[in-house]
Amino acid sequence: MRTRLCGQLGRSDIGETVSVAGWVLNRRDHGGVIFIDLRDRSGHVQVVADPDHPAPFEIADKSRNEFVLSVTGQIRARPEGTVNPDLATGEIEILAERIDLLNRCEPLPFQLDEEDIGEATRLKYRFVDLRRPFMQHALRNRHRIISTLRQFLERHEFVEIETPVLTRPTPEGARDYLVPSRTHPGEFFSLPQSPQLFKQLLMVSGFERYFQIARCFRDEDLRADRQPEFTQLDIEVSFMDENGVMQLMEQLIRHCFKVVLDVGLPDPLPILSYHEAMSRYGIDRPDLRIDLELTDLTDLMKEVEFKVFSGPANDPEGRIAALRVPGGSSLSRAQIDQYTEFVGQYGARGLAWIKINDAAAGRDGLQSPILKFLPDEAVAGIIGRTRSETGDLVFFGADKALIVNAALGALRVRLGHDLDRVEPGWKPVWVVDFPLVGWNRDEKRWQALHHPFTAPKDADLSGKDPGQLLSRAYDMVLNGVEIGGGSIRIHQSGLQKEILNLLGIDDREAGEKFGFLLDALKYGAPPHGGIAFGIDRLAAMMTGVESIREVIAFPKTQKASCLLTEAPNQADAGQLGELGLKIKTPGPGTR
RNA sequence: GGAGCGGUAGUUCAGUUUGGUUAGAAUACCGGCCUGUCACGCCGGGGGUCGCGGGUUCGAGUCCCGUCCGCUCCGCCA
Repeated sequence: MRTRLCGQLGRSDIGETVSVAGWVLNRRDHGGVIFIDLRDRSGHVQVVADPDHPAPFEIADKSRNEFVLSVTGQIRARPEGTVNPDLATGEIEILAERIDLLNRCEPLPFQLDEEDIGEATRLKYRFVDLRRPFMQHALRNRHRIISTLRQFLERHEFVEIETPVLTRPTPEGARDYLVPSRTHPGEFFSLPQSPQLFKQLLMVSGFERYFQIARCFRDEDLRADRQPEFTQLDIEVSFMDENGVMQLMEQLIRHCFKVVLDVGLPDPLPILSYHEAMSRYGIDRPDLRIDLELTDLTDLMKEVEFKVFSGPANDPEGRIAALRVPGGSSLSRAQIDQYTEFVGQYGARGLAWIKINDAAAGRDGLQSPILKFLPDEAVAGIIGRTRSETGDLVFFGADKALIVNAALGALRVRLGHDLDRVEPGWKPVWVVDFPLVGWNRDEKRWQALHHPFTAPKDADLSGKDPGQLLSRAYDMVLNGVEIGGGSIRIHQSGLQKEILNLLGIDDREAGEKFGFLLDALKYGAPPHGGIAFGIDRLAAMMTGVESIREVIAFPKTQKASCLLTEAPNQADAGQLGELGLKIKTPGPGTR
């Protein structure tokens, strides 16, 4: 007699005596006969305790679900008329000869077949939640994705190497999670935001192709696509330029989509410059499934009397852009008001619009609260450049470019969804030619846009405006989500110092914080570069869910706590003492 | 730090707009009936600090203030 999986039983097993184990999915007593649907990881099968047989077992508790049983019995065909066509095992059943109750089950906190359980309840009882078929699928799918990526990399001679989790604080970047050191009172480790520096050191060490499925930590506020700890596929290679890295990495992702979803992504992936992305989509991670685009009007509005437009048009940091919405003239005033409120979230102080009721009728065919402020040339320019036609609506953003891009970029995506203009399928794109640095207004200094180890396109920095420098960075964007980002790194100690200086880190501070990196670069560092993919985001997209929490077994809430384990919690005085710590502001539970 | 939505049986929700009898439904749970069920069916039963605290009122699930928790977004996230 063999122990078998429920879902793999079939007609060919009829007559055999088998043993299966699993959970009771449902139990029905029908006048003496007991029917039990038994489930394991492979599927489920019906077990029958027949009244003609001497009762071989007793289950005192009649509760419906999730008892853990082991069943031994003979497979037989179902009686005529009772075959269940919805089930792979619907033609057969197990006539129980022996049933052992391996464990009982309290009534579940919620029903496994219920669709919309509140997330707080699901997280508190995550061990039950994960039994639901969808969550089983989500986590098994995640495994499959990771496994596929790993296999590809191994085939391409990558080596998986672990790097420390207890490490040094990261410069710039996000807030670090700190871990107090017992052996060095008053000193702290921090958890890595990424293995960035270690993988660069591994390049110096001669591991020319490295990867790691790495847990990363950032102590910042959470979102649907952001958890304080998350998983990256971290990759670094030596002797490859950006073209080489991008080519290999898109192969990797194409392979993954082919194997896991049987989807063919374009070969090669399209490439978009940062500048073009911002100009056409207002964002550096455009969702190309949506065909709406921004049109720049800044130069057209320099002379108009309308200050709302002429102000930003003459501001070097200003931008005026239009978003043409085909068929948008049917939007109601109330809808437009909603969109105005929506762009307000992004700092826009208003949302001007023109409805094109009759494109052939010139001014008279237009309807807009701002029409009277605009001269004929400007109006003609708007219609011409946006290629607007009768029935369209054009939205305008006029402000600092930062605000216009954020507002119209977000509005574009919102309209795409509201007006059902999102093409189904997958639209990946590389975004390249990012600025190397951006000006931090608050701290009045240049700040790395990617990270301080990213190579500039032009290694000669002398006499150049830092704001005009481009980097050798690349982001892989899929349907408006940044799924991976990387760059060619600086491999010369001198250039690395120069860049750190540019970022306001002098040689002394650089030595203190990254002496080890600057040192390493001196000992024969090869040219190298890499990328990191967000596994959680990738898995969420490939599973078709909005939140990465759905593809993480035990995620944290928006307040970064775990409802299941109730972490974080307080440390007792003894522990704190050992660490040389004293709590200044007691939490709510310490009173 | 800010904006919005939500919190009522174990669970999913109705009731809140307009304050008024003992806070309902479905499902789950418990008991009974049913000889082929498979979302079984039928009969009966138990189950509530309406998130928490304060206020207004003769009277608060409902109105006001505060607070906690969950979700979405802005800021933040090299």
